[in-house]
Amino acid sequence: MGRPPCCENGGVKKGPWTPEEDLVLVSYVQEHGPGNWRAVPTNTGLMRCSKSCRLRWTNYLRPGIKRGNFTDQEEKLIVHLQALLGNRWAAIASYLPERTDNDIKNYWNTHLKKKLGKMSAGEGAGAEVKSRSAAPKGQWERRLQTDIHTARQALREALSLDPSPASSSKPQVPAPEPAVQATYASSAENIARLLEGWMRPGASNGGKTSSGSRSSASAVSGGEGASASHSGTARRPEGSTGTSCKAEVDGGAAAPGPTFSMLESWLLDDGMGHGDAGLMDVPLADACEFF
DNA sequence: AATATGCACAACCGCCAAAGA
DNA sequence: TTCTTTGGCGGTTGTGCATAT
Repeated sequence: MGRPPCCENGGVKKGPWTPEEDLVLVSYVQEHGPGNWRAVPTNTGLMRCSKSCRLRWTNYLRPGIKRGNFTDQEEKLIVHLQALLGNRWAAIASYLPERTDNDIKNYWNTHLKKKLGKMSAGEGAGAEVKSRSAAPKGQWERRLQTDIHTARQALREALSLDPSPASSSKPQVPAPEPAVQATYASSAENIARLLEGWMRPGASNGGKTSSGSRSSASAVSGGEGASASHSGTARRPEGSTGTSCKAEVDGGAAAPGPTFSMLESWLLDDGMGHGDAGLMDVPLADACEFF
């Protein structure tokens, strides 16, 4: 048989999702919870393959997603996590609970790659990072061991660069409110309302971060507590570090605050008695405890 | 004002690995 | 133990928007 006939049936719709489809999907997930994506098209009548439904949910509709501008702090974190982990976007995203791996990946490919490219033209650091990401999969772990010290130093430097609150460092650009999105927003508001009702019971930090720079997207991101979505997979051996850590992060209500501070404290803590060697000796799996 | 170009983002595709039968 | 099914990840592409010419 081989691959399942996920997307091979004719009649499977492709392309951008409509607000109506979003509503259907959100309503379904609201009722049944995320998961069992296979059943979603069947039960909802959506002419989308299960994969597409899952992707739409995790990358766009899932509550707690922060969209719009990346803060300086987030940017630096991504840069250095990328240096540490390579292109393990899911693992990187696990340290930025409000961002999706797709978002981070896009941001990297469109912004940061270029930025680092420019930097590498001037100095060696960027090139170093570049060479890291370009290396084959199998080598990353060894590379990580050897480069972790460098990365830590770089991150410490980066994080100490702007002591000012990173979130405020970037002016929150007023949403341009394009006409096209306005039509979507009205529907997205409905979705947001649905999500609000869903998240409220038991949601401790809902609406924490909806900075709302974008009409459609921000309207959808209602609260946090999306622990169900990023259902951790401890599959890829090389990516398992971040993913398994994520489970613990999620366990803590996916609170970015503690995650950040602990990460920073680790990264910035050169005065630790065990120092760098201590971390180096720590198996990757155990390194999770730092977060 | 019209056209060309570049950019940003959403979505798709192919592969891999875990889970279940 | 093997095969099938499902979910997840990373890379890539397509499309719409913004800016430059």
